[in-house]
Amino acid sequence: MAAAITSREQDYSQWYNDLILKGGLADYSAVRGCMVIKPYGFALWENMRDQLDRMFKETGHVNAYFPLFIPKSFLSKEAAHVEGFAKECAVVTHYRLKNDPNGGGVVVDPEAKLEEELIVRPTSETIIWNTYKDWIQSYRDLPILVNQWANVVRWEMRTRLFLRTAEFLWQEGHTAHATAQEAVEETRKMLDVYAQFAEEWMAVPVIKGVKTANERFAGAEDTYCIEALMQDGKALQAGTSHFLGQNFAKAFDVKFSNKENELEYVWATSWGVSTRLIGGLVMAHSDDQGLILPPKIAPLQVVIVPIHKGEEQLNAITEKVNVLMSELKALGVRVKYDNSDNARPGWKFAEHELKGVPVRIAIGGRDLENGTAEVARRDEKTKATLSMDGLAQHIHQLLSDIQQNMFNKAKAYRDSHITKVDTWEEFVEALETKGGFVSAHWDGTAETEEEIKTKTKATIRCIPLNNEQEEGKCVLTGKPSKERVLFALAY
RNA sequence: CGGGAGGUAGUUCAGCCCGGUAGAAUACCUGGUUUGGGACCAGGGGGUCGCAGGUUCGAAUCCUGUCCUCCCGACCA
Repeated sequence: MAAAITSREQDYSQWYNDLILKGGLADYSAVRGCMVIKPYGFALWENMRDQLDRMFKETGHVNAYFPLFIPKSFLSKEAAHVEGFAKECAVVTHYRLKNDPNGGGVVVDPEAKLEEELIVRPTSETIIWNTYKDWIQSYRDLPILVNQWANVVRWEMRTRLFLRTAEFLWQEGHTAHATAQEAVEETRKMLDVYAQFAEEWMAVPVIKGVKTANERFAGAEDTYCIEALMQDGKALQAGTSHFLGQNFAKAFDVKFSNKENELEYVWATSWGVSTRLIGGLVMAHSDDQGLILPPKIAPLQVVIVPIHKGEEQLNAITEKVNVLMSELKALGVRVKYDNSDNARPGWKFAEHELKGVPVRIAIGGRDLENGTAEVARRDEKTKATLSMDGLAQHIHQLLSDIQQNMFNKAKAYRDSHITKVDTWEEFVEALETKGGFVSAHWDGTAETEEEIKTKTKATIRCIPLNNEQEEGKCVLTGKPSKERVLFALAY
């Protein structure tokens, strides 16, 4: 299979699709807007999920599971929330099919209409807060620190593999607290967890910030986010953490008795990351040869390819490889010996590059004589011939170097694509020619934000946390501003 | 949801305008030779032409509907 990948320069969108499809991460399905996550893609997701899950547990959270279906009436209890999601909800209206009396398969049984329609969850705040009402009486029941791993459905008009699909996998944390301060601390803590995960595990640098009112989650008081930058200069919201105030407690009447035996509404947070992270991972690192996966979450970290003349030599190579494999496995390295006979070495090299395996080791006749192996790293596409002595330890270190190098490269790109501008002309030029984040003063009004979006398609990605306070003038209106915000075109 | 393009072998595509036994490359299977960057020879298997109707003696080809995908736009944690 000659898997020619469209170059980034030629067509960035097609390049992305090619990587996902030909890299074996996912396929389109027979259902509009829904994808099949293939084993290789799912293995990647499992590695991400498992690490996130460990981090949630370390910060005191426990997992639970709530229903896929939400009674329609629940969704309308919080006004902003319903407005935010109403336009993209799948609705279950019937519970039975029957044979078509006119032939031609099955039809919906009109007699099996539900009394109250069920909504396929677009997010679970409502069903969870309806449940928390029963769980919470006293301050002694708080905090509740629950996470759930689930699928959700948002009926998107235009979908893209991993980045925006009608159904996607995610985790959603939903916590309940006695005080606003504690809930805000939780919101910020989970934002830090996301940032740490993105940077240390995905090797994707992110900017932590807070969303403007326009970009805020429907039903939240404050939405915090991590924003990443893709290689085409567009930003990607990689994770969000919301301080929900008492909005859902009030909507679902969730009160607790404090130490003074007074009834108070509970304070809430919610936070989530999804399979969208995979899209971001792909677009942050990969090149025209294929995927480049960071070692910490790559399904396969090392692949070993034998290059042999005759079966006898193959056996000799295999003997060496078996020793190396067990040494690598002892160091916790995910390694595969690709000794299949249906492809020659060159084909295998290209295939593993396409799939983004961080390290490739080739061992041939010359290596047998010299006691060496050829080690190729995917991130820099360099090769080196190294001694077999101490090779496993070297590879172990190399994986760590690759992880760091990938982060450094992505960070250098990101940092060089944050442009400070002070005039409208500079603002427009930076967006059009360079892309990336544009750091500019903004007068703080939703109207100005909207107008800038209409004129340039750029949105305010976030107001960075710990933002430098600086007097300036709004790049559009010239009105006074106290700090810069980050604009960008976004996914 | 609007505009444009597309759906034929596992994959990439030709055939369609002008209706008449469904093709190529590659992948796959068998045997052999090979193996340091996508091998070669010989033989072989594989497609209700997205799906459903219609026109016709006859439809991959013409007509209608419908589903899925891509690109652009509107929308959008």
